[in-house]
Amino acid sequence: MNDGPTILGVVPRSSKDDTAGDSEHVDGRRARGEKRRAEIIEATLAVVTRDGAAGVTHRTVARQAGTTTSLSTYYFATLDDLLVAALTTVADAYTARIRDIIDKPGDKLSGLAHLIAESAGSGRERALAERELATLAARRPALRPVARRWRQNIAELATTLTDDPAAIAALVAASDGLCTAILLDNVPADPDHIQAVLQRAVRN
Amino acid sequence: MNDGPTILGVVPRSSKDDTAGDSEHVDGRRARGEKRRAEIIEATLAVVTRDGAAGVTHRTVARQAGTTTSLSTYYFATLDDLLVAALTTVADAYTARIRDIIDKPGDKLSGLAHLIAESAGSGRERALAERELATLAARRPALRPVARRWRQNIAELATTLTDDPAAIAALVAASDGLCTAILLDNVPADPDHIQAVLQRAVRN
DNA sequence: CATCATGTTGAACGTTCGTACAAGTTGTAC
DNA sequence: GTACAACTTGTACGAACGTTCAACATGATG
Repeated sequence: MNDGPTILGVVPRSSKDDTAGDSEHVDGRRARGEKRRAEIIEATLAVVTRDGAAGVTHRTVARQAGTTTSLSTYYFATLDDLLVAALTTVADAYTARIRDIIDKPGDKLSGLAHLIAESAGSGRERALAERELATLAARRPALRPVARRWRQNIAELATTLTDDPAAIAALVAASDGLCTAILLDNVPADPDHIQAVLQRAVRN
Repeated sequence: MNDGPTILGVVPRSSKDDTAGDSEHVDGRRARGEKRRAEIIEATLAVVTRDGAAGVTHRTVARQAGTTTSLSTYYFATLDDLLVAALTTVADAYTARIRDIIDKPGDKLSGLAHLIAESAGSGRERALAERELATLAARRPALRPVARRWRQNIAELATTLTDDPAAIAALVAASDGLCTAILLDNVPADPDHIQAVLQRAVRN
């Protein structure tokens, strides 16, 4: 549908992947373009954080990014493209955080509990933005696989603790429900309390 | 807040509840008015179901209800009023369902599991609408107390099963997370599996 | 140098939005 | 019947929206 040339020019990775030679004449124009693209995504997240997903328009995003409306549509022909890119970015960040917990030594449930507890403090607005985008995913199929990643990451963490499928499902559900409680009930998130609830899900 | 005269005239229930005498000169105008108001709320839910909360405007709701835009603004001066009324309606329905489970004999966890499992089938779109409104509540304080009711209802159900606060919190979180899994992952919801996960939360 | 691809801008089109308001209709009260 | 309250409609305004397009700027290519 939106396979216009202006969009193709925005995804240069496909034209760079064709050869293994990496530093082979990096196009300065595309380098700037990718930087701009990242700025626009960051601006989108800022808008979602401030005004919610409903506040995301080409105009508001462009204003936040300090560019023009036309440039936003140049990189993201439709608003869906923009939301997919934004959701992918936050999902990537969360994936990295959880992978950190999985890889590093230490109590993984404790690490997860502290990660969830962040949703009450500094990470609250970012968590709200992610949740809003995830809810949007239920209605827009393009967003669904990205939104599913968060749950899969926690499931992967769970597999390091137990083999029981019911326990894995319980931990994923508990993590999600705890985030809801923190974001909606605005409860002060005590990491110990969170960990206790998580422990209930995975214990034998 | 929005206690304009046009709104006050729309909530005659307070003036009818004052006396047990029911047929005491029922104002035919207000009777029609309440009917209209209910139709508009129902239309709002239909719009949320079809197009999401973002699709709710005075115009789309009025079109869905078969009336004019002016009438929608007459009953609900702002969109927030409309969304609060819609969320209240679905929350009332859910409250009644859960209270049924609490009051009637039988395994309460099984009843809750079947209620959650409905989100995968016939009740999916309604559940999605409710979830979208609840997400909206995180950003609009006016919606928050209504959105909180659902969790409180499940907590009340949990108190009939255990006294452990952690177990109660776990059951609430598990219920919410299971709904997310069903709605977002589009997993076929097996009531037995759901009940098993719920059981994990409340067992000693 | 000339030529082209990429990025960037400003302006404009038609549509929908929230909101307001005057006018009309229907039911109630005296 | 007259006066009033509640409900209902049609119309209109300014603002914001998605989208398009021609023009300009800049880096790459030969």
